[in-house]
Amino acid sequence: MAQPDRTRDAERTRAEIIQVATREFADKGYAGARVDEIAAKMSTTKRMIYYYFGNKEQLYVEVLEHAYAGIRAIEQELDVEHLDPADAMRQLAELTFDHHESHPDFIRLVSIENIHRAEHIGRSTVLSGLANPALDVLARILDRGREAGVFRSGVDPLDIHMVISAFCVFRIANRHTFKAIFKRDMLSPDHREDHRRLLGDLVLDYLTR
Amino acid sequence: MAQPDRTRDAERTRAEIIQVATREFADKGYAGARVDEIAAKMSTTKRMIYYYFGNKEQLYVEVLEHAYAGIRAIEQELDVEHLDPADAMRQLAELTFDHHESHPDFIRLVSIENIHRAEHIGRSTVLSGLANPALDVLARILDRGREAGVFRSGVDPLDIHMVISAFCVFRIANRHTFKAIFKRDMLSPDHREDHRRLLGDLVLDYLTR
DNA sequence: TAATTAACGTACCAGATAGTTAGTTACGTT
DNA sequence: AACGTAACTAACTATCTGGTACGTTAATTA
Repeated sequence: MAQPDRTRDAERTRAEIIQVATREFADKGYAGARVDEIAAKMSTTKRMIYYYFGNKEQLYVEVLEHAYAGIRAIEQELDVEHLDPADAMRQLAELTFDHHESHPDFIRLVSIENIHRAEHIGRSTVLSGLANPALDVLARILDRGREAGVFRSGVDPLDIHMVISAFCVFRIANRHTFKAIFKRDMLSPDHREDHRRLLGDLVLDYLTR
Repeated sequence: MAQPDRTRDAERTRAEIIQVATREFADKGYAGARVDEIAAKMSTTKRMIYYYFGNKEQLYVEVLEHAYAGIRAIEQELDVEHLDPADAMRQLAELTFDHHESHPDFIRLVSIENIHRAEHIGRSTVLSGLANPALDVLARILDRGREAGVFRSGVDPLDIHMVISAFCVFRIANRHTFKAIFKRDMLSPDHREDHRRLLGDLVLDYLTR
């Protein structure tokens, strides 16, 4: 794939390596990904991977960092302060729902990283302890709902985040074994709207009980 | 590790290979697992793996089949027909909660299999389409609850199974990245009882709305 | 008890794979 | 325009890894 005579551009080369490596790692896992395969899919050579990233593991860490940065950027835009608590909560849940559905590679990287017991995230100063901006928004919605007397009190924001994440991550991360065993594709359009509503109902029925 | 002069027992040898391989695959993933490493942890030799299983992939498939068989066996024992629908549903959810917590290797194998898009389950005649016995129990509880007028109607049993699985699987499968980012161990005793109750409340508040 | 076979062990190999050595070239600086 | 350095390439290697060739021994059977 490597083309001679191309202009030199460190940023572009780095970015291309990250992009190709993201697909490869998300596709095959850390151990299953092949450095040679990543190189073959780039317009530069394998040596450049080692030039910029040093080794396979560091490349993987930077792939993870890049993926998490993308998510954070989207969450930053969330603005539900103008909605009443119930609508705000539903919208937050649906944003997570939509986001995870449209970023399966990110979900796969997270699954892969959990197989490795998050050892790479732990080693990354950028990622470890990186707060989720959506969590502050969630806490604020819960406070407003409780003050308005519509939400139950004593609810931990992180627990609600966990419930929403669990549902949205499961749909994507476990869709293959789920389909193989139950013969239902959780991502088919037939179920998408039902699941989206189910998630919102689940969270709101709990909070407003 | 291989000991000379041991008695010959095909079943025992096969069982030991499956047992050691289960740990290795669950620990390192399919590509990360090493046949030599599995052999080193056995009381027999690598040759026996190929003698009984042919190749690494077939060994992995039989590890998966064995793991799923264990789960099925536990679910078979479920008997909640004597409980009222709400209690029955809560008990079913808590059984899944407890089960997944005490079988992390199974959850890891499922995650790993999803990274591989369930291609091995698909290839296994034993596993593909293997119905979950708990699903029939769940459908029966929903019917009884609806007939008694306490549960909402139009609820798909598989959707409820999905919600329960999502919550219980997430706690185990994603605990490492969750802890790295939010500094909370979902498996710590501090949260265990809260989460167990949260799951039951979540499902029942939804069904009884 | 001799023959047969299933169960097992030792030693090895070919290809794959992460990482490296040694150099070359574009490009901004002065 | 010459110089220094960052960006880049091609070819190579040490090691790892799934898999195998070949021989041996315990148990079963006739």
